Amino acid sequence: MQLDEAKSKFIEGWGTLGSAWGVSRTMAQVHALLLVSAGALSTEDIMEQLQISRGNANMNVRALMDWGLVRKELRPGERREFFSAEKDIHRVATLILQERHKRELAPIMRVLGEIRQVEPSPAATPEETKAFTQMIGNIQSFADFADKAANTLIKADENWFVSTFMKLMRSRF
Amino acid sequence: MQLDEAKSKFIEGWGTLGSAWGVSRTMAQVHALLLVSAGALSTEDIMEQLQISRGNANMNVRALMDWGLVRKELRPGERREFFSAEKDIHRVATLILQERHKRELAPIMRVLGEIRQVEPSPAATPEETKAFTQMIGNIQSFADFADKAANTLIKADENWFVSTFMKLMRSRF
DNA sequence: AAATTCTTTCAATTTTTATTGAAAGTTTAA
DNA sequence: TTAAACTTTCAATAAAAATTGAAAGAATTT
Repeated sequence: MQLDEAKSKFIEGWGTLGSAWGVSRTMAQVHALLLVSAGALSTEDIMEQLQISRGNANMNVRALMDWGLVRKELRPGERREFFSAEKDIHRVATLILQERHKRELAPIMRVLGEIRQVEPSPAATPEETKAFTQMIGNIQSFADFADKAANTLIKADENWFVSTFMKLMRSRF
Repeated sequence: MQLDEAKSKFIEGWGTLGSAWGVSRTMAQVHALLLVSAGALSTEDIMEQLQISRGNANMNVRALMDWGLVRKELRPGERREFFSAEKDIHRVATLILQERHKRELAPIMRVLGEIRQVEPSPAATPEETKAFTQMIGNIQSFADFADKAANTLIKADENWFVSTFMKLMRSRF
């Protein structure tokens, strides 16, 4: 397989993965394109390579910058902007985790906290109310656990990367 | 807050969470409804409570059964089917993890494996090819790590549940 | 200050995804 | 075997999400 074909397949696959996880296909594809491009790309480059409009390219690049996954790169003597992706996969994962926590986990946790305050009322038996409170409590506990676990792991993975890097360095110098 | 209102808020919140993570809003809502319902519900119950059509209710209940999150419950002397959700949150998480692994992680891993076989070619510099291979390799490593970590954690959480349960038992008997 | 080059916005449009509802299918009962 | 009660399917429709492209906005140069 040639490099170009491999890149295309990656872009396609990353786009499919994204849309299965609630990220728009094009946003994931722009991300993928920047991940596998050697240098930074201009809006024109992105438009051409993904066959999308200027507006679309611009919107998705900005969204990726909001996530912290893409950076603007200015070149001296060049008027237009270039974009490059964070290439350190560990940082990519950390950024995605942070953003999804903020956007999706935090809101549902707030709701869970609120509805757990349900009051006993004549319209429901105490058993029903108790079962509900217990269910919500379990979800809260699990979410807490998963959240802490994810953060711990990201740190563990960081250490793993660092130690691998250190070993490599030691063996070379 | 009354129980009914709390349930509605949960259903709404769960639906929103689902759609942010690539699960259709209605499927997540049906799941939420069954999670907070004391007994099993019929298709009619689901239609009425979520204000959706018969076809829609049926499709989503079947999808939830495919995920292993909902079970059919037959009552002696009753012709129609009732549905109830798996209530153990730990099992819920395990099932979702398994299913998403199978549906979304496995395919992208296959693609990554394929495109890593990229051959050196005159159309690309060796540096470009190397950078690409390295990027893909890093993604593979990270995905492997995350996958194993998630499975380890699910087991760790199981132990945590078990040990909490054991403590509770010990303190009572 | 006018022209040039590039970026951003957003109403209109297209595409994708979800939903409906009626017909066909299935199972049990009469 | 027919009817009744329920489930499933799927073409048509509706709703939601993404995309376009042209116009407006900025920044820089002449």
